[in-house]
Amino acid sequence: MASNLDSHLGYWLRMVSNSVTGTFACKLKAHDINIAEWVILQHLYEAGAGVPNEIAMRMNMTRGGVSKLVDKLTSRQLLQRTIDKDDRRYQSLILSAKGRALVPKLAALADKNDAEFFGHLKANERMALQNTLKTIASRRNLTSAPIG
Amino acid sequence: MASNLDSHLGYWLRMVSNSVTGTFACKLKAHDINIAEWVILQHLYEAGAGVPNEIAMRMNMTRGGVSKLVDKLTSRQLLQRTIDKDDRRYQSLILSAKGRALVPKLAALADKNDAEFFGHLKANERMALQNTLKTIASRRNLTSAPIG
DNA sequence: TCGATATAGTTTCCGAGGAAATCATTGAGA
DNA sequence: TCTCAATGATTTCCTCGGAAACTATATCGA
Repeated sequence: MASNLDSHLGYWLRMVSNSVTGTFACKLKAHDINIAEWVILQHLYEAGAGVPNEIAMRMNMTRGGVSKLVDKLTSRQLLQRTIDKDDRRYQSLILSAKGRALVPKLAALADKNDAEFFGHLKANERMALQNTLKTIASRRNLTSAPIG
Repeated sequence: MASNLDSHLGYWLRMVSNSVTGTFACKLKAHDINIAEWVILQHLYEAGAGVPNEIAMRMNMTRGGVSKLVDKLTSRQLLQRTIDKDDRRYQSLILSAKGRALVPKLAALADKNDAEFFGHLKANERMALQNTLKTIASRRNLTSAPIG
């Protein structure tokens, strides 16, 4: 006897996560940005600079995928690529002024999205959810910033 | 000042959900099945039969997407398509014997995957997580079976 | 110094699935 | 009956991102 589709926690997790992410992706679309691009921009905003390979690992994407995203963001003048002087294999990515100006607007959308989905939870529920998720993430050694 | 990437619950939810789903997708791959196909197979197993359009809505996919999946599953002889006698616009999908034999194996993988990710939680933690997720799903009117 | 190897990034090819046009069938109304 | 709107399914085109081959650079060892 096979267990039911909705008897799995993974099922509910996926349902809610897909909805949260999909709704957020919709909001980002107004700025012609997708989730992966948002993660890169937000990360560079927080970190000041980044290296494609390191970003790929952090995001659990391939280098090829990141290369294309960086291409696109660069062509939209949201970030700048410079070749490392000492080791020409490496690039350094930093936000342009335009990119730096955009990030807070996207962050506001992220805040709003989180509020829409989790704002109604009581403080202790929200805390319990976060603790449980962080516990699982740490047990499974999840360190990557999640994309789409 | 933009809020941090990991200050959002959505961030953690997505990280854990992506990992749960990705790990499960890996397990399914041994049977050359992806998440969306699994949902269809499992649903047909539980429901006995299904209609593409209804499945698309339930899975939050387009009819076009479902059409292609059904094509593939049919060509692999995992399910059968029959045209409704009374209204030839409708199809009825049912599992083949081969498909029906496969589903319990996939369900065992789903059970195993859930255990890997959530098995270490205490019963009350697991219950709290499920309640919270179900509450959010119900508040947001999420009824679709989530895919990848 | 000169290969061999390792590593960063790019490119090519491919599959998954969405958007929307299209096809097929039905039912409703003139 | 004939046309047209509604609805299910399919097809075409497109975008996203992975796999892996490829390029460029650096380093290590003989």
